Amino acid sequence: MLIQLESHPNHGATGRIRRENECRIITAAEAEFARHGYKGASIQKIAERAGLPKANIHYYFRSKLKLYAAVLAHILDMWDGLLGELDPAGDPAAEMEAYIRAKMRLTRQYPLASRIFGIEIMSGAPYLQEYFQDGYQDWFRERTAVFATWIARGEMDPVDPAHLIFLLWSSTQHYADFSCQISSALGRQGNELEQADYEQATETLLHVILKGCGLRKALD
Amino acid sequence: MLIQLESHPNHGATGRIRRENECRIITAAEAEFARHGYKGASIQKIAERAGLPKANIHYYFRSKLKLYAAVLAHILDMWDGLLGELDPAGDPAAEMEAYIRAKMRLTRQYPLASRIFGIEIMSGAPYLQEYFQDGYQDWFRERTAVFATWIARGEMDPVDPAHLIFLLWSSTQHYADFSCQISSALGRQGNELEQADYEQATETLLHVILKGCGLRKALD
DNA sequence: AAATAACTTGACCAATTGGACAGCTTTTGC
DNA sequence: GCAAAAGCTGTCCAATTGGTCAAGTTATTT
Repeated sequence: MLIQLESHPNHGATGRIRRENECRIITAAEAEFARHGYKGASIQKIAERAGLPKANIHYYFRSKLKLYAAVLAHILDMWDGLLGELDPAGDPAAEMEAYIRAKMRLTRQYPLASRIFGIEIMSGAPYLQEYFQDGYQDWFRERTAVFATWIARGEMDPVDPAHLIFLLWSSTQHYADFSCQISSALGRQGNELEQADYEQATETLLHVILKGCGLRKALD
Repeated sequence: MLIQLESHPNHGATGRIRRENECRIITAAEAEFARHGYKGASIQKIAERAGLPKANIHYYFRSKLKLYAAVLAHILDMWDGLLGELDPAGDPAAEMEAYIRAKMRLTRQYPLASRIFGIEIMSGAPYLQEYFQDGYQDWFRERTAVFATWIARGEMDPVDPAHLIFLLWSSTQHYADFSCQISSALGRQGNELEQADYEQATETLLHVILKGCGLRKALD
């Protein structure tokens, strides 16, 4: 049941063909896992989507679980790289604004990744237990400490840092995970949100959350 | 592919035994669908969880899809009943506070329902297309109109009503859908959030969102 | 060009999937 | 108490599941 999340197993050491095919398979797998979750996805469908025979998938990723682990690792890697951390020495308003903008950009650019991650967590994160153990609580405490610093300095309202972080996560991730419902509500064609929607969402979040933390005095 | 979402198919007309067994089956089905999604869930497992032979599930719900439809209908029914609507004649702060508190209560009480709904939407809502068509956009417009009224009266900041609603949905639903991640971050035992966590979350959301809408002048 | 490594894939397997059905027992209506 | 309706379930089925394997082909190395 456990899963091994190596960041870069031993790619790169092997040839060009391997890298290309693994990439095609992972891309196809992301689409299937995002639609059906781990159990619901089928290797046959992934193979068809990748344009390869099924046995080829098993050649590169020895099992369904290994493939899923690779997909999750690929996602976590990408997020680690693209999402900068908050700097306690910086200005809270500027730092939070940068974070929200970065998260919304990611949300827009990689909605599948967000959904795979979301479905995995909703299902009880059975294959991410390792990820959410040990170090995770400490890592999270460091994030909250940044807000605690700002609060102690009187630079923002004494808002519970942990729940403020959850608010940042939820409100931004929602635009990837629930884009289907959102585009229906807004009456967008083909269940596809437009650039303007993301911008409007970003500005609204910035206003409410920053002002809600005491970081904006007037309307702007 | 389409799905029929009758609120109360023709229960009640039939006997006591049927009602009881259907209830047991739906409860078991909710747990399985929440863990594995529609495709990933298996009727065999649902039957085991309900303590009934598999054929019995097919007796009451003629197919897997019909069972899933019943589960979704059960959820939507419940939400419609338990979640009051915003009253444009009321005070914005009081109305939004009541809504957030009600949503957090639901989140706490029926996390499985929230997750099934969430996974369905993340998967592109393939079995809720009917629900998200026609009337949905109009229904949503009515919700936004309430905020538009308050804004026009100068009773709150001119925040985009649609995205404000998304913020209310996302920030509250997050505590059901991602409770696994949250409890890990907070270091709670057995992946179970405590009553105090929900209270703290509610107060934090109330502070940030209400103040962010210009509904709270000072800290409170 | 020979040899070795990497890659490809059709055929096959046991297990599980959703579902059909016939025959059985229990409950209900009169 | 009898007949009809409702409920129950073991057995079977075709299709799909993840996975194996051996026999091939292509690339790479020397």
